[in-house]
Amino acid sequence: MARNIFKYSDCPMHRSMAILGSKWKPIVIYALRERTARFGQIHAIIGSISKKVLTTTLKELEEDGILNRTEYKELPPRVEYNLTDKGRTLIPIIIQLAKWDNEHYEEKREKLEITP
Amino acid sequence: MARNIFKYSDCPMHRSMAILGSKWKPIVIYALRERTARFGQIHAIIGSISKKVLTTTLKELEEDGILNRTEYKELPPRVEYNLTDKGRTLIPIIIQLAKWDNEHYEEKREKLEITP
DNA sequence: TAAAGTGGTAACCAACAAGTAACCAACATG
DNA sequence: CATGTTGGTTACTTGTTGGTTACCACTTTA
Repeated sequence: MARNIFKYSDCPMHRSMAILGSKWKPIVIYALRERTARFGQIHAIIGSISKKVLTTTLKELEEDGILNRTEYKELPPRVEYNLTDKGRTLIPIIIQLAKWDNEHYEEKREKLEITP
Repeated sequence: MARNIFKYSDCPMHRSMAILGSKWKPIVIYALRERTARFGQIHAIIGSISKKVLTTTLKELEEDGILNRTEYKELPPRVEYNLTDKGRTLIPIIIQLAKWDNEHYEEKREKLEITP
């Protein structure tokens, strides 16, 4: 969502969408809702995200104060991610959004155009 | 957010982001929260959106059952937009998101890199 | 000696979102 | 006859996102 442009917009919706409005961010936040996890664990939990995209997603969420990144200088290296207070306050909103969708979602898969 | 791909995803967050996660959609929904408005009025309320982008935004929100489009066969033509029930249930969530942002937003404009 | 695990980077690419500017039909008005 | 109003459309350009694949350093294990 052109994150760097909207991050300091006058509009709070543009700002919150700059934080939340990308493919994987809500998923990553939700995955960390009640646990700390390592890079590889988040990657395994989510499954279909690529390492590169997970890296930039985590980096941006850290920049925006949503999560903490803790590096342990061991071998092999260990890096842990967990939500900040600010990040935790986002959880009920994410859950509400998912609930809203579930309540209003009708599977209209027949509308999907699959070109043979 | 690659709307057509995620619209029928298994993940409710991907689905709701397919509806809400673009630059102008939450703004348009919010603009219609307690009134019906014509194309030109929405354009005037929001101000900085282009006609082309407003057209596709409105069309997609109608497709997703968030708003109604009513065409009056007059001259000059009149077209009115208003939220559906489904769209109206989104309002408290949008307000919560904006509130969340306002509560956690610190203006760190000095971090913006403005290349001279 | 070779492989495996960890948390990433770098180079490259396709698809999509959003923006600009010009243009349109159909009349009403001056 | 020219201009304005309304709700758009068309063609074109740019910027961003997400994806793939290969690769890295370092150390332990087989």
